[in-house]
Amino acid sequence: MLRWKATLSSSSICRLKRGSKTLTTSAPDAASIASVILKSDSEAQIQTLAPWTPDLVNQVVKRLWNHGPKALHFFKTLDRHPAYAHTASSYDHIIDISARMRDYKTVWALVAKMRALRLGPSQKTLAIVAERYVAAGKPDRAVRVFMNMHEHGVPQDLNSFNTILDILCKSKRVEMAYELFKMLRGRFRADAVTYNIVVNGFCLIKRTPKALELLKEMVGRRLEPTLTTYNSMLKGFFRAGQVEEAWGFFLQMKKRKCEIDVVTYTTLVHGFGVVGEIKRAKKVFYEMVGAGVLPSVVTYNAYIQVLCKKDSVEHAMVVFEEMVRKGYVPNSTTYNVIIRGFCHAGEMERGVEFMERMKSDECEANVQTYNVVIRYFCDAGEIERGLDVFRKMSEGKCLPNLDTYNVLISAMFVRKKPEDLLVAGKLLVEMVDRGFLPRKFTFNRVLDGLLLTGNQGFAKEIMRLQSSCGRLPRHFRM
DNA sequence: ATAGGGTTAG
Repeated sequence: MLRWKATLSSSSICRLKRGSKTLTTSAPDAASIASVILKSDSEAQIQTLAPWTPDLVNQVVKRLWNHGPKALHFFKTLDRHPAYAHTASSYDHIIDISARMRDYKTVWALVAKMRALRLGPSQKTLAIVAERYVAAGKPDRAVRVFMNMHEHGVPQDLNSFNTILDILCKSKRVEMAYELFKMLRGRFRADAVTYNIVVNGFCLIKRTPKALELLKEMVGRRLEPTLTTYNSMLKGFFRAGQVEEAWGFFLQMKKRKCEIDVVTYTTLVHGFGVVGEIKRAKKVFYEMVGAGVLPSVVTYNAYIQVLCKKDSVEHAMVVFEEMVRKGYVPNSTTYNVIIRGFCHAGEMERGVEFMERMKSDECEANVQTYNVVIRYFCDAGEIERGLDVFRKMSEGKCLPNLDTYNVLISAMFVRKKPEDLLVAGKLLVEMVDRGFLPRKFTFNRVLDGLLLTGNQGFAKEIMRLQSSCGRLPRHFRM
């Protein structure tokens, strides 16, 4: 018990200095605990590391999100704890992680165990599994999970129907969602939410005419379209490049006395901005207040982002300062958008500076922050600086994700240095170790590089690694 | 975890 106090106190004090929001994370700091777990395999040490509570366990699991095998090891270790018992939500998290690693044997073993313990599975649990199947390119298996829900003791109803449709739509499997929708809308009594999900799906794949058709069908079935329906359509027009249609649709919304909200305005600001219509974006941004709708942090983020992309980061900074002056609290997206703006303008130093400013604020640099800076350093040919930031990441208790590894591995090919290929190989080993599945392309590129630079031995090792990736599961069994 | 707005990258 003394152990966690000794290891954790210094970092806790650091976080207290600015005194405000981080305080919600109480004494046993999940970040510090996670970093101890990353270094330790000792069952006894993990079990006695903290006074475990469901909330703390979930926080630690989240910190280990990008190191699946460690997360599983942690879960399994606590499962053997004499006094602690996992909750349904930690099962959901660990099932999510296992499914992301495509370790379906473990996934279903955990689902079975959950059921044996009468902790679930819930509709949410199965939604997680279905979503991961779709993400892994297996939408048919996702649909099967939905169709067989009752076999897991989970009721199949309108909620779960809407959820599976949404999962399919969000992954752009809109056609499949639509087939399922047509087949089962009668049985489940499709409601306005069901229609909104499918309308939004067709908007996501830029099929606005089909989305409009469904909107009309909705009215025909006496289901009143909601503001959500209209906002989805509006976004869809922008996405499809139909800027004037979007504006016309907005005018119709106003004319029909629709209660236009902050989401509507944010969609307009962002939509005009991304096509370079900064004047119109600005006009909307400053007119919304007159219309009685206050911008949110998200609205500011959208506006700042489009200024960075289509105007200048200097103007974006003016808006950022205005936002702070008005009492808005920038979040990590705000910072990331600004940092990207500086990097994109070639002002890497100011980007890095802003990263520090973010840390001293209530925001911590997250994996996206690091990815942006690493990417731009590498793009600028400053490979060493990119690697430096990567190293800093591990000190900063932020685990790299798939993007981080992909960006860095690609960067290892630009200087044509044999040493870089060794680094690429090491990164590849590390990413597999952490539960990420590299693309075939990545394996081949690294293999070619190693063979060309005379590293036959290492190349062989990588080949063995690649074949072991095909034989999942490899990390864990209950 | 039943629906809509803001983060990579051309």
